[in-house]
Amino acid sequence: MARGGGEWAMPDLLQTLADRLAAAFAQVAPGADPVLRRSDRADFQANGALALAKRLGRPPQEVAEAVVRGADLGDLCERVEVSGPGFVNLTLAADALAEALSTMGADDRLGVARSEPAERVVVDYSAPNVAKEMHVGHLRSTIIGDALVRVLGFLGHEVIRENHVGDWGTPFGMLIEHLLDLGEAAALKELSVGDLDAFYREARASFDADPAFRERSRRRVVLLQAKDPETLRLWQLLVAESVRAFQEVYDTLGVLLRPEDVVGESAYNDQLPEIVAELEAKGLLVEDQGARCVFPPGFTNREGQPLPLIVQKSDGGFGYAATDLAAIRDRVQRLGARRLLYVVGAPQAQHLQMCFAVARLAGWLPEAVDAEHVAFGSVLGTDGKMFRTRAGGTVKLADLLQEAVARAEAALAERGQEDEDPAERRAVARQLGIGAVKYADLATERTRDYVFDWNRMLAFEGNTGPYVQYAHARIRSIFRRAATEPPPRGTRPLLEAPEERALALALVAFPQTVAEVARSAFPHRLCQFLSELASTFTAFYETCPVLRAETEERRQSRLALCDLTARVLAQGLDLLGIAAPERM
RNA sequence: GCCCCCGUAGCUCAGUGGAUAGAGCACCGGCCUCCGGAGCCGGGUGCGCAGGUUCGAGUCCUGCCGGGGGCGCCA
Repeated sequence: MARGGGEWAMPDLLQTLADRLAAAFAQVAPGADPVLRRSDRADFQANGALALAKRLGRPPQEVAEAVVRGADLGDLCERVEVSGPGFVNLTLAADALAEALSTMGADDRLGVARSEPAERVVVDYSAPNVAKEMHVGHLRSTIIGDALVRVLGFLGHEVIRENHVGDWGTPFGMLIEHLLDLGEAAALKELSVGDLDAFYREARASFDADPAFRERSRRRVVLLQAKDPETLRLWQLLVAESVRAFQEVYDTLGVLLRPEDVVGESAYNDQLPEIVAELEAKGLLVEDQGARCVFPPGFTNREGQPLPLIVQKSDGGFGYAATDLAAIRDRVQRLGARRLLYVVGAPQAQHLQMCFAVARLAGWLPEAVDAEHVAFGSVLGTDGKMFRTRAGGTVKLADLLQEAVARAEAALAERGQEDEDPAERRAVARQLGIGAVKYADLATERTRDYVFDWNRMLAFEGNTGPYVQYAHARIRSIFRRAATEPPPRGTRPLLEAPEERALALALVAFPQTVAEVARSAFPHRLCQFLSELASTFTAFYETCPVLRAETEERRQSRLALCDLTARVLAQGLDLLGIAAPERM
């Protein structure tokens, strides 16, 4: 039964298609999955009939035909046909595509619906260590976490950013003593110039070389844990100076993290005894070699013995597992989170899985709350080994970002126009260089290791930030050149040329792509979408004259397509935390 | 020794159990009185190996091989 065309709001054409197919399959067998996929034979194909046929004991083609007969697709598809062993091939109607683009264009959200219901999501990311430089490992966590925060926020979820910085533990004894040795003023000066690692190394050197220093450091740790006011004050100096340094990097990077998002490990100190007590009360705690542990089922060590999560060390101190458990409890109970995302490197997989398991056992992590390890791989150099400086040291994030901007500026200078304003070039270089670094990180499937390669990430070709930014800037230049505003939002385009139709098909996938990124926590799918949209656009622009279109109607239609594409590119980049310059 | 992740084209990477596995780079060849050539169009190579599950496997399972990581009191 086809509905009449044009009356309904269809902000997300592909969702509508999926819903209609689900209904058609449900008529044949309740709950049957249409298995809707992109197709190279048509626009889409529904493969669900094959699995269903098996279940029903009927021939697949017959099932597929039954689905097609019962499907309400008349207004969406111009062709629906059963093919091969029982595939349902779907070709969208040009009218439906044009209507969808019109609805998308009229919508400030470009067809992306707010998630219903909205969820409270805690995203744990970045997590650098006080008195240490941020390095490439923090880069991945920070960039991926920021993109997820933006995507979830755009979908209407209530996102709580948590920067779980390492601000506690035995090293602080030696750091504080080193601070005292230098004198507060001199120490703060050294820290403020940004060389946190040098400070740490010096402290470490004293610790290793001088037994007296070692002893002072130990006593200082005890004082710190006992909340001695003067010791806390000195510790706070270190924390504040580090948070300030982190914020400089975050600002350069253009991520949403703020000092108030810092919830350091120390924030849970007061709760750690309760954590142990609750575990004890629930009978989960086992004392083993003096340490108090929980042995979650399913985890074994090298001898095949149960693997402990050490909550309290034999010396009475709390392990980081205790802190992580306290954080889970806090996020669920106090913050009311429905979903917890941990943007943490893959090596910590087992630790996190054990924490989740223990939190489930203890009742701190109810079934209704999802805890997900958003794992990512290492950053490698072009030699395939861990990314390091030529001297073999870790690469400071601040230096890396500076180099990105410098390289981008050089690339712009090489090809830039004469009339360029140096200040603007500088600004664009920042957007380009930082964008390139972020995009390169986000564009590969995050669980893989990824190769950090300046030349590749700054190339204006392929799945890169500059390529997507360039496509956007090029579109914006059309309107500058024409000295015209884009047509009214919601202008319904004509889809005549195959390239126009291909562009339309690319555009309508935006809402589903964003939803998929939020669900899977895989930002690379948005990168994939954007680079494909950009290349589909350039093919369109190559073939279809816009400003010199044959008729005014066609010109307006194509300008509307250009505008919608530019808006989707800019919105998509924004969701990745990447700027979309007007010109470059 | 056990556990986890990864292995797709020469290189960098996509690929939610579906039909003939896709991009970009590099290489070759076209398209320029070109709305931004930083472009477009075309050209060929590949799922580490061996089994298994399935109507159907790059995808799921098992075992190998290769790379990386983890494996009690660091965080």
